[in-house]
Amino acid sequence: MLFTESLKKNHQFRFVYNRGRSIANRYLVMYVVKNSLDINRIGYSVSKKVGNSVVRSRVTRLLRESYRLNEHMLESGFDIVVVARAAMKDASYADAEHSLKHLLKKHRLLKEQKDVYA
RNA sequence: CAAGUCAAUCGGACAGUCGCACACGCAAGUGUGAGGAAAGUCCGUGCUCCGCAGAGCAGGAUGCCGGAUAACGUCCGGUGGAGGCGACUCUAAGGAUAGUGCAACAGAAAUAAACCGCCCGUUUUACGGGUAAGGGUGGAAAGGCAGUGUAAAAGACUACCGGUUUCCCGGCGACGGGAGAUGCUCUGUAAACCCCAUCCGGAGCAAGGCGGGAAGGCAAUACGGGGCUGCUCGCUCCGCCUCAAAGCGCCGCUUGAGAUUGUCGGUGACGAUAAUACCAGAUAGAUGACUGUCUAAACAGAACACGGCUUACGGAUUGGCUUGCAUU
RNA sequence: GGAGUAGUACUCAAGUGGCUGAAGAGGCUCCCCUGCUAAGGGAGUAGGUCGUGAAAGCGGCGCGAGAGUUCAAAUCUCUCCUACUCCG
Repeated sequence: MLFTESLKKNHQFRFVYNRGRSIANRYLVMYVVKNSLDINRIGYSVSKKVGNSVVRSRVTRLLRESYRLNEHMLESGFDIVVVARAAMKDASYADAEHSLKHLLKKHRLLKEQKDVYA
C-alpha cells in the first residue's frame, strides 16, 4: 500500500457512515468523507447476509486486491468505507474491480480522470 | 462379470507475474503459512481465576461384561436381543415381589373377572350354581398347542415348546452348555417419580496477568455491596464518582497427553522405545488475484490447546469379505 | 470466540402424555346502530395440506425438521435448522 491504512475501530466506521456521502451500485455501497490527513483510510464491511465465512473472506480479498491494483490513480486524504451487498457473493474479480472503479469515479476520487482511461 | 457389504486414502495439480502474515537478516532476500470436518458447541481433559477446592442438602450425568485412556456419554474385544440367504449392521441393554403414580377410548371385567355363550338344577319368557374351551373389545384378557378328562370345563393330568429355580461343567465376567426339580395364580410403563451402583465444586482465554498520566468532587471504618453458590454453613474481596470511551500497549500465544519413520508387545483399542526435524500464530483478523494447460473441483476458513461425537460434502483410488452367474 | 433463550392456524398466543386439529384474541362473514362510513354492540362459520366427492362430509399427514421411547407424543429423549439475547 502506497499511502493507505485501514479503518479499525467502530467509532471510525460510524463517523464515516454519519458524515460521509454514499453512492451505490449493484454490488457495493461506498461512503466517503474527507479526513485531515494526507493518506487514505479504507474499511471493508461484509455482513452475514452475503454468505458464510468463506464467501465473506473471499469478497474482502477481492475488494482489497481491486483497491491495491488501482491505488496509484487515486487522490489521497479520504476515509472510505466499502459495504458489500448480497449480489457480491457470486461476483468475479472483474466484477469487483469494475464496480469499485465505477464508484470511485462517481465520488471523483480518480486522479486526473483523463489519463486514467487511456 | 454383476450385485452387495466393510474399511482406508486423497480433498485440485503444475508453471509464470503481482501481493498478504510471521520468523531470521543491516539490506537484498530466504523459509513457513487453514480442515477432514477448522463447523455445531454435544461430551471429556489440560490451563487460568475464584483462599485449600471446603462441608451438608438439592441438582445433574452415566447404566450388559471385560479392557484402553489424562479423561469421556468415546474407542476396542466379547455377551444377550433384533434384522439380513450371507458378508455384515443396529441395540439408553441395571431394577417392575422396595415403594408411589399413570394406563384415555373401547370392553362384562385392566390386576381384577361371568356380558354373550356352554353345562347342571329349580317354583322355567326367570332365577341360582358351575365353567376362562369359544365370541367380542383392547396395545395388553390370566403360559402356547395337541391330547386325556368332564355335566360343561379347568395344568386337574400327559407329551412337546416357553418360563422359574437347584446342582454340575466352561468362562476374569456378562453369560453359555448339560442334568434335575417345579404345573408355573407374577400386565405394561423407570427417554414417569424413584431405588441401586459409579462419577461431578463454579466460571471460562471477552479466563487471567503486567504497564502507564495529572487533576477535581463525595464518603468515611462500620453499614453496605459483591465472589465461591441454587439453599444453609463456612471462607473471602472491595472506598466511590468525574476527565473516561465494554479506551491503549504487552503477555497469556503455541515444543505439544504433539508430528513423521522404524522396531517390539497386544486379537484389538492402545502401549513401550529409537531416530529425525520444528511444521500457522493473526488482533477488524493473514493463503488471494490474473494468465496458460489438464477429465473442472463439493462441503467449507484456525483465534488457548488437545481427545472424541454429531452434522455437511462433487468426485477419484485401493484393499478385505459375501451372494449369484460364466469359464477353467 | 464463549454462554444462553425461543420456535404452535395469516398475526399474537394457551396448551407439559389420552374425548385437543389444537383454548382465547385480533382477523373474516352477517345483523344492529348511522343519511353514509369509521368506532361500538350482537351472532356465526371455516381454519393448513393431500386424496375422494357436485356439495356436505369422510380419510391420511401435519405444533421448525428428522429419528427414537411408549399401546398412545405438540408434550419425554437424541441429532439438526432458524431467529434472538448476553459477555469488560
